[in-house]
Amino acid sequence: MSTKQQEKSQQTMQELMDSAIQLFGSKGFASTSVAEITDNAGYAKGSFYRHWNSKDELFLQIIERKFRQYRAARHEKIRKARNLEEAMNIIWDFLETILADRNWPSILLEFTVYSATNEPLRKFMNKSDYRLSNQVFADLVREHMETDFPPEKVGALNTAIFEGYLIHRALGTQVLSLADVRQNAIALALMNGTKQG
Amino acid sequence: MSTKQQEKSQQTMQELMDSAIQLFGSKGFASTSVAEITDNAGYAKGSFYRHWNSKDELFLQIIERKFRQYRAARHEKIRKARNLEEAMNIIWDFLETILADRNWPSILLEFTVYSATNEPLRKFMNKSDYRLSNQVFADLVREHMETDFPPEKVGALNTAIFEGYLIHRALGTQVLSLADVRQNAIALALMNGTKQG
DNA sequence: GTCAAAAAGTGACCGCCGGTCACGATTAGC
DNA sequence: GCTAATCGTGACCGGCGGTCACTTTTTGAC
Repeated sequence: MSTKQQEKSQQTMQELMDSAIQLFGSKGFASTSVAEITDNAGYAKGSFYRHWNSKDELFLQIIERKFRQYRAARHEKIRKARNLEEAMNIIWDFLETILADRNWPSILLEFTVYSATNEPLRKFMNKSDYRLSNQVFADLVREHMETDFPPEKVGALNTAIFEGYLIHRALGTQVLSLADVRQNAIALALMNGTKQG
Repeated sequence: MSTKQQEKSQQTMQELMDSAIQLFGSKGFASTSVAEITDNAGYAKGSFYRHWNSKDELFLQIIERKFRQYRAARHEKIRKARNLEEAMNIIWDFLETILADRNWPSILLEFTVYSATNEPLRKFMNKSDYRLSNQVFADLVREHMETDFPPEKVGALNTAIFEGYLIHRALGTQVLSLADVRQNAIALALMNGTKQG
């Protein structure tokens, strides 16, 4: 059992994180200040830094939690893929759980691109807890590939199409629907992974 | 002929813009401050705001200039496309001139995503002077489409793949080569625009 | 119950940012 | 030669992420 102090600390962290999730979700990462997060939760600014070393660090923790949620939602309806098309559909069911999360796809995109300008942050982001994992995608399709096209590239191309679509969405361009993108991403994977494409 | 004052003003603008292009190009948009731009050019900070209303405004002007350069480079080797594949190759020759411009692709990506969080800026960015134009891409492929798949979607999908690849690159992921992406983007367009894909 | 050590919470403070503006210095045109 | 317009200046503003000496609360050994 933990002490009263540890419990209080845990609760404060939770309150600050909830406040942050709410504010980031409505205003984005860069536009939300640490003072806003603490004010909104009823604490002083200094308290924030008792629990995290930077705004980035809190955001990474939130991303980690988000991805755990997405994965949990996916696991509920997971099934064994019997062929490449089914594997791609499992991947896209997962991607659609992300897209369904209000404007978090945009926020994730914002932070992803921001992280590219910061070396240590970039390295963190390349871990699968914080990113769409090309590796996980590759593992899902690997055993169903009929050609010698590398499964890693199937995963990475799929991620590229998905994130390109996030930009398309974020800018309010309305030429592509989610269905368009999903269909084309799957078709491309099948073209690369099926014989006589 | 312009007055001595106008000439001086023009020259100052040019010097500040050159300084900015250099700094943005090496440090990115957000990490370059207005004071750095003016110091580097030998002016005081206040001078900057005689010529532009904001850092964003200068950047938009630089983008405009960059895109004019890219288009000029493309025009030199332009040729009439005789089929869809040639049209797509013309588009990718153009995209490769952008990719060849040091780390400007990343900077453009940074600013594009940043602009999504700012309504007036987002509207500006959606003009073809500041963005990869899905419309121009669509026009290039339109007359060669053999199916009823909308050419606008061919253009938008191509942009999505390209910008997804920019993220891939910016994060230092090295799974995909430029050749991979180009090949797949063209193949996808042919699949959508050719009979019996 | 007492009391010193440890941890949680605080807010003034730091350097830096984008942006402003009253002020001299320079130029324009009558 | 003189006034008005323009250019260039740098102190200044509010707000940012982050720090730190300080107070308040909790802990656990006695």
